[in-house]
Amino acid sequence: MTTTRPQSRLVDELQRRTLLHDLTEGAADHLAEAPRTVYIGFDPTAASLHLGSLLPVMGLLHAQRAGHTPIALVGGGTGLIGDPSGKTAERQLLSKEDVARNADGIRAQLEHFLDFGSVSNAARMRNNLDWLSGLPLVDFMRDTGKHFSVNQMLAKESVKRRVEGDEAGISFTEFSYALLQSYDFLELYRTEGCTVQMGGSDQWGNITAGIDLIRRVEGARAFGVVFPLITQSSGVKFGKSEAGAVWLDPEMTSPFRFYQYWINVEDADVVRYLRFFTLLEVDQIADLADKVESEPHARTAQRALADDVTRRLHGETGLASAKAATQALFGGDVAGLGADEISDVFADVPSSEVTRDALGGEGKSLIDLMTESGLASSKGDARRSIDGGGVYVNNVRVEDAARALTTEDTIDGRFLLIRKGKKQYHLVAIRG
RNA sequence: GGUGGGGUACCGAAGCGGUCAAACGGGGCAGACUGUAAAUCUGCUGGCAUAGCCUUCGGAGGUUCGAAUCCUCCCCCCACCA
Repeated sequence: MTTTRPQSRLVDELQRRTLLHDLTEGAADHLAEAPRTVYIGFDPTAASLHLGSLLPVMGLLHAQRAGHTPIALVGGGTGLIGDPSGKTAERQLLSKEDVARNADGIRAQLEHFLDFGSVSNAARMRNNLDWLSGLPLVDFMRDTGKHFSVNQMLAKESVKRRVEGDEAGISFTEFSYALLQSYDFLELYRTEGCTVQMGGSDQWGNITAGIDLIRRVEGARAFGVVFPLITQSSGVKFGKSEAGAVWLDPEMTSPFRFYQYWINVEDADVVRYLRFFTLLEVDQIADLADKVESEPHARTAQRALADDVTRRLHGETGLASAKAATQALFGGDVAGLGADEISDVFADVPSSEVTRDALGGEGKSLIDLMTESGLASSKGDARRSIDGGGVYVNNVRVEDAARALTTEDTIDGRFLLIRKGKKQYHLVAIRG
């Protein structure tokens, strides 16, 4: 890691990148004085992190680059409870097996961003199930619960909304969440010397609760740093594509779709995202911002963003395959590609199979093919899409809704490429 | 427990005996324009066959030639009162 002016970098860097929403008193000095240990919690609600967690991950990355020791805390224990923050309804509880499996998946993904290796400030991973599951209830009530005021907890926004609002109310389980997260901070303070917790701005209440607990129990100072909430200028929730949430796991969101998500970021957001999600220097980002103005059609900023983020997560290989598919789909002429190239390029694109026999004789109707492949939700839907001029076979628009496809229509007898709209591709492989 | 108001398609919200597969808005999908952007405009948005049928308006019955619309019972929400 950088050694010249190590620690003071973190807060400055976050500020330069407009990643700093708020910090507790003294946090900046504390981080500037010496290498510290900082942590962020991740909820193992799914087997993969999604884009909503990317900002905190970048936060840990910045911390590590500034010379601090990052700890990723997987909420194996708290995941069994559910954080009421930002939720309007009671959570579905996960099984212990699910949580354990999800924690493993998350660890693997974090390794793309953080150095868990031999550096002196190597990242660490902890799972709060390790200390929460064996925690004696009575001890917890005496040593931890004693320090919490129900009056204050009720005053918290996330709780208040559930208690007073028209919504679903809140169970004791979720109400207690803040205690457990505070206890995590205390535990990491004791065992890892961790003095700083970071998180999304929605975590502010939980973080300050932990700071209070450490002060009361240990008489020590701890600090908090929170990131802004990411918004999308169109108002849509960040991290959602047409196909739903964008995941970090390549099995759940292919490198191609991941790359495409970033390429499609609108102009109004792209500069901010460059600051948030890449390590490009601020002046480089300023250059890209100029390009958004001067030559918007080139999409230079979007490309830089997509390249950088995809490379970090999926490596050069993943990036290369995503770009190859992109080039073929949006740049080149798909019909001109050979079957071998197609199977390569479209490895990432949704696909299905059909037997050669089915394409014999009269062939198979495009409508059936579309419903079977999921491009259309029903035959009527498929028919309407075709009538509306939104369906293409091998990149040629289909005019006739009754169109049947035969072996004549295949590329080298091996593939059919169906496209709906501009971006939804489906590859049909011919079997037999 | 009492009184009043509600439950309509993905969401919000009209409709209150036939012209209702159900207005309108949002969302979604597609087309045009572009830059794989935004904005704008246009079309589509229950299923299957194509101007015909089937399944939908909290649930179950009933009245009627005919019900989302009327009646009965039940379930669930909300407001006020106890």
